[in-house]
Amino acid sequence: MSRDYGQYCGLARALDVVGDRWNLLIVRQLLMGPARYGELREGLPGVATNLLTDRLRDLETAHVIERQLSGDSNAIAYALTEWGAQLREPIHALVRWSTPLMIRGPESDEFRPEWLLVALPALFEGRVPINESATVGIVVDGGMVQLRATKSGIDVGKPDGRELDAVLSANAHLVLGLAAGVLSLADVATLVRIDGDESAVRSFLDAAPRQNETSPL
Amino acid sequence: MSRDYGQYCGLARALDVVGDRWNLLIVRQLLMGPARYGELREGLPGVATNLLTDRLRDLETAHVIERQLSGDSNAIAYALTEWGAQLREPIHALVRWSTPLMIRGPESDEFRPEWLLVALPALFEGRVPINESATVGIVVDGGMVQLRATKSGIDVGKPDGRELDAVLSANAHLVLGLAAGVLSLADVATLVRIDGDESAVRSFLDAAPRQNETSPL
DNA sequence: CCGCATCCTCATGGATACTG
DNA sequence: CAGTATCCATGAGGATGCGG
Repeated sequence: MSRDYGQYCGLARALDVVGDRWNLLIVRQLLMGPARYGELREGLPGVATNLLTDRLRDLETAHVIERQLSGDSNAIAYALTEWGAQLREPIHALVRWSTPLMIRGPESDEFRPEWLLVALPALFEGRVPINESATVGIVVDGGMVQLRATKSGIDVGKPDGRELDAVLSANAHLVLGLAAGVLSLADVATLVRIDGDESAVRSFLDAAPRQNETSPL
Repeated sequence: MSRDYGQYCGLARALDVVGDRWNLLIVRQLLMGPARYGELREGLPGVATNLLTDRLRDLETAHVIERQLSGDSNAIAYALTEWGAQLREPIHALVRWSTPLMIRGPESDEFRPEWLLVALPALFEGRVPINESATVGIVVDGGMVQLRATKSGIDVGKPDGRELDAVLSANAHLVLGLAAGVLSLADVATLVRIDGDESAVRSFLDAAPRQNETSPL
């Protein structure tokens, strides 16, 4: 761990634990489920291997993550503890805050479709779909995530074999803009492809009231 | 700004802006209102002056804060932009997450009573007081914060001259434990002093259901 | 005083190479 | 595959200086 702030303040103490570079991004990866060292490396483009090792040790001693000597072999998997998993809330809040930073698009940044499994739940949080029985797939960059309507909200996950009412294909930039409500389907109609029932797609996107994000750009 | 993560991910982009050391603590200070350089320095024990200057510049160019050439003189005040103020949500979430880190007490850490103006709203968020017309003061370390019951929740702020139904005096450790719901008044009865109507105090504390925090300690 | 700027030292981060 | 080891660049933190 790097130097403590030495302040008896919840924010400062939290940052003492997860404020170091890469720490929250490691947690982001583990929010999608336990992962092996190599999988983490793959999902964290740009990380140096020594830093990844250091941070995993730090997070383990802080009880944010734990090593699982999984099953039959000597394979090590890293997983969030119950407390570590509660970082989902602050991370979701930061993702929502970042919307103005995302509307300029990916530029030369790396992208992994799996990251939508964290971003979309954050953006849809608290919103209830129009049609309570819709299920759609979203294809970005070769990866698919699934949106499923429930009474209480929008469930985002990996495809689970359920029948899809529609499949929307677009790039990450547009998908995030739609989910954040800064783009409407009409705005980008020519840039997305919808196979199946377009109204199923709308039952999710119309759940997100159009926002006038205060953009710094 | 330090090095970018280079990832098209909301969390990574957010951390590109506020992930550097001290940045979120500066925002914490400004959540309590605009502040002068010297006030920030005072509220951020441990910060080096060059770093404070650097970070203020960084946050300004990122449009998280702005300089206000306030009023009559050449006095500079720093204030959050509208977008910067929206960091309240992620900060509150981190404060709530930090509860297990706070229960061990201040130890040798610095403390400023004003920090309660950020911590208490975070801990009371979403909770509705029992008695809708209670107003109490909490005195910690020579500073007083005021809790006021409203229909929609608990308003935390500096004393505004309103008449107080009760005043609770305790140390920061106990106040945070009570607000987080990991301590009950009965647990610490001998360590806190209540002047006035104890039931007014209860109308806030009983709004917070006792939690079994998953503590890593 | 306030609001920085400069200098210096040391810890940390990053890239790459290497090993069990 | 899962890390270590090494080397270098950068950033943090403390002290001090300085103009207004």
